[in-house]
Amino acid sequence: MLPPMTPPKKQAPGASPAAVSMADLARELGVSMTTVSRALSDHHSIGAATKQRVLKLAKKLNYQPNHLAAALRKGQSRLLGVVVPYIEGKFFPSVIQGIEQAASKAGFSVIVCQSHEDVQLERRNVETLLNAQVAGVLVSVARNTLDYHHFDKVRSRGVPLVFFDRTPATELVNSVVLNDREGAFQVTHHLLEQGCRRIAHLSGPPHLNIYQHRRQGYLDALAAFGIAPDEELIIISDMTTEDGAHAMRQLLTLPNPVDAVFAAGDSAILGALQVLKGQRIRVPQDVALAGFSNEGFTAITEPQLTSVDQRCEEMGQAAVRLFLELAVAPDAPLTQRQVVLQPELFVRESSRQGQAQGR
Amino acid sequence: MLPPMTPPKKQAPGASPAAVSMADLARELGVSMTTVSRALSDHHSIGAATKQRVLKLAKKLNYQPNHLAAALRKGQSRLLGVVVPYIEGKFFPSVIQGIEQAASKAGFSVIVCQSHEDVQLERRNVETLLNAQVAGVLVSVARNTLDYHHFDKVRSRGVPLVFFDRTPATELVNSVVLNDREGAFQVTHHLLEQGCRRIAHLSGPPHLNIYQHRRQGYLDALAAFGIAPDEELIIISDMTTEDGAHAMRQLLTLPNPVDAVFAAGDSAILGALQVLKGQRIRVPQDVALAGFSNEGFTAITEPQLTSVDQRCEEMGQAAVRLFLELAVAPDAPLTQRQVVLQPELFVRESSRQGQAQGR
DNA sequence: TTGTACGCGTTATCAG
DNA sequence: CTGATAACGCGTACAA
Repeated sequence: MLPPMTPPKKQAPGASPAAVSMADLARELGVSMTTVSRALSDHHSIGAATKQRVLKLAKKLNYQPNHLAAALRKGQSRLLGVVVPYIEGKFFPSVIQGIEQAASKAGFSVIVCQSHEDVQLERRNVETLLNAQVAGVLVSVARNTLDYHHFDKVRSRGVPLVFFDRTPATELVNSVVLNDREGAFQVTHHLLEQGCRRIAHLSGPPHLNIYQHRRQGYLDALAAFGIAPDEELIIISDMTTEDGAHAMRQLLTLPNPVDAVFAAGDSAILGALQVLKGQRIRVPQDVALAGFSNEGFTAITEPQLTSVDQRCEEMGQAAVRLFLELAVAPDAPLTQRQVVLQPELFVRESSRQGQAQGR
Repeated sequence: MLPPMTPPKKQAPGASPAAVSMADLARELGVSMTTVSRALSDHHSIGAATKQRVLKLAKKLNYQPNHLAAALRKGQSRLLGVVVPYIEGKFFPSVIQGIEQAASKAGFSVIVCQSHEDVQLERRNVETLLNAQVAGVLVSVARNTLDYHHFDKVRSRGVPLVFFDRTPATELVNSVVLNDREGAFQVTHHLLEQGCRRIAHLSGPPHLNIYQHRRQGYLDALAAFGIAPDEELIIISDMTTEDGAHAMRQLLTLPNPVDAVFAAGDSAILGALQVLKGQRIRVPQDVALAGFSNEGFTAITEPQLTSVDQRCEEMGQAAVRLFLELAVAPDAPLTQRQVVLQPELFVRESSRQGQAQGR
């Protein structure tokens, strides 16, 4: 009595017609799955001839490896999870661009999640990524993230965790950051060189490292010129365009007027610019302006806005490199590694006083 | 002598400490894995009491389902793959925002890939997504995509495929698009109403549906005013800012000058604006301008730029809805469904002629 | 160099 | 209502 012969090929109900698996190749060639596996993964114990046969048939049948199965088997996928606050503007897209580039070079794909500046969502994003068995997690934290316990799970699962740009100040973490203090120093120093002496500073949520450091750089530069800081001139907000406008209006009510404003973000300085123009106050002659991030629109406004470039692509690439280093050595539990990138000042019209007033 | 107590838990070498699985729950409760599975997936054949016991322990041990295993078993994940040309600017981030919103509401996570306007990369992105066993693929094609064979695999695997914004004109596909023709008609009609009679049009790669339709809308409006189109006034490029500037310079050399320019994209109209301002040509008095996409910077330039809003979030949401419909009925092989969204014209300073010249 | 056998965590099928 | 068992596709000790 002959065996049924036909049934071995099973079809998922109503789905995926024809997904060629290693077993198919093995059967077709009359070899074992092990051999096929080795041929495809370029293992050493494999005859050159059989290897070629396997690869050829794989190409012919258009074999596609099922990464899910491999990930399940190894407990590790070739996916890299990224969590950012948002993807509007120039900064995060550019960082992601750098991440994708470096990741794909190393054979990883990238999942991007947005927290929309919300810890709740950030927490869920992290869960999602862990459930997807990502090989690593790259994070720039949300504005209102104060508690970092949701990242403990990542580490406790042995998944490399790298923060970039916005990092927990209080925790021992691996991170890639810009030298925000230096950038803020440079831009403030530049304003001082232009003759400005009463410089306001628009800062963001104080618990975020980036705003702390930018503020410190601002203070450093003032100190370098022997100028005592005036708390009245430091205004804290969420740094939206509207916040910047509001802050500017507030500054204009001061009896002793400011001659420059340095905002820790470009959106805020844009808001300030709009208020000044609405009141026919000249920029930079009456008030010089400078921002931070070198957003695309800084070259569009009139006058164009001076700003600090954050080396976005480099930051993404560095984050991936750091991840790769951690991935090969998952032993050291608290290797606090920190990569610091140097900012670049872009001087534009909004802060150039012309030689008449120079210095 | 006390027993070792420890060993039953097996540890992957140097990785994932403690990932509690269904088997653990089953052993702990003295029931079968099947029961646990049913309790967790809210199956009908399950006693209310046991169900509660399982759920309680699951919470207590912080059980996290391994989606990979489920996806492998079912041949379907809860991941949605998205391929876009790029994520800079406002449009695609906003669409993605809409996608994420609708997807997460339906219990799906989203993977975003960029093709960087390159078919090669687009092809690889699609492969990556299929290998990740995504439940669906949402695509806006690259500028130089003329051949669509790489999408055949998606359909042949029974994975729902939805195009949005940029869709193959020649193929039978499911898609969500803006009524580009209507949008272009509205904006051109508006320029005509303002008194403009010699209106140039900056268009993009002709094989892309969006540019075809915008151009057609432009022609429709001219026809409605009884104006014969002038081929000399239609300039085709890749629609970058530089392209727009170049086109504007070219238009300025014409013996018979234009009194308006409508570009099928905001970057191009920005370039045109910069050239005009460089030459002290007044906007809108001498030349009126209008763009398409309602990018963020259109409200920043001086004068602010008239543009057509593309309903980005709605587009993303509609794409997900369409995907969900296809997902429940994977039978109909060529259900060409098309969702068309209505654009919205934002009239700003660059096209407002003031009542003096009106009409 | 090649093959055998097992397990990763889940779900579907069938039998009790 | 519950349980045993067999897959899903791949990698890897171990044996041959």
